[in-house]
Amino acid sequence: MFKLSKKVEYALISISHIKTSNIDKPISVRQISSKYNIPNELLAKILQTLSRVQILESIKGPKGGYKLKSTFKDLSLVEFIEILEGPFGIADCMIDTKCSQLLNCNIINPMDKINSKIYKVFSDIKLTQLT
Amino acid sequence: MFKLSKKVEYALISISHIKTSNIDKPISVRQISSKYNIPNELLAKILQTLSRVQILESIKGPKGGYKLKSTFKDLSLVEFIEILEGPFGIADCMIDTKCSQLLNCNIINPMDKINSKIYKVFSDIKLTQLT
DNA sequence: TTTAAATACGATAAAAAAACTCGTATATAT
DNA sequence: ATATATACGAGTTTTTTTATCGTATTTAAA
Repeated sequence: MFKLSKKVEYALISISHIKTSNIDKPISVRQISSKYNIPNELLAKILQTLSRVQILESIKGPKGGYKLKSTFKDLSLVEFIEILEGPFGIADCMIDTKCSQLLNCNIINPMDKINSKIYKVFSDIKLTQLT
Repeated sequence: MFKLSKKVEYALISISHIKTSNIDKPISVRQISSKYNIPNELLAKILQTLSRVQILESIKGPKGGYKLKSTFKDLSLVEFIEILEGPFGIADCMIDTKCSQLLNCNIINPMDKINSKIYKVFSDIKLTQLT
């Protein structure tokens, strides 16, 4: 409960790694997956997602791999999380209003406040600080 | 990802409900489970846990149920969560140091800072504020 | 121009965690 | 006695998360 997913962890590790590497050479999935002990195919899909949303640039073929795009600098952690995991919320009712408690819920107001606080923590953190 | 568990939700709903009820009459599991549409057996186990740690007082037999004990007033949300879910941490390595990244991890420092911030949010919130 | 190394991506499988159920025991008010 | 409660370990089902597979495409370099 209340864990960051491996997707997010692996993505942060990758961005951090690429950031501290030679800016001219693309970094392949295998370089990262073997260094950090991450399943290769899984990491591949994660970096494909980041490429699709323009956080990474992909270079195909031998000597190919990924480079960081400057857009990553503008991102907050919550935006990054939502790219990988979808809408953020500490309870389902914060996201899609479906709830078996319905009108009877006696904790929705405090839950909403907690949600806002956690959301703020994650939106105040920028990706550049983490990597 | 990053959801509060149903256990915690159901527990908060229950405490809130008992708090706003007649202080003299014990509230049974069934009263709560039927009002808030919570599986009865599941809620029973949760309230048993809260009783074991002295947050609730249990009264057995017909007309029995649970009453709130004054100890609940001292609890922070993070303490409450840890009673129900075990040690808090946004990644496994914040809890038990087992990690397949081992010495190579390049994000442990920022992760640790995020963990502290989230932890602080939850420890600054008191149970009495939520219910 | 063939080959090998890379990304792209949908589909599926396996593992883990969360949510829920069941059976049996014990206590107690009526 | 009986019915209504809590107590609790074990087990099951469902959902979510994590990981794998198969096939296609791109492209640098031999």
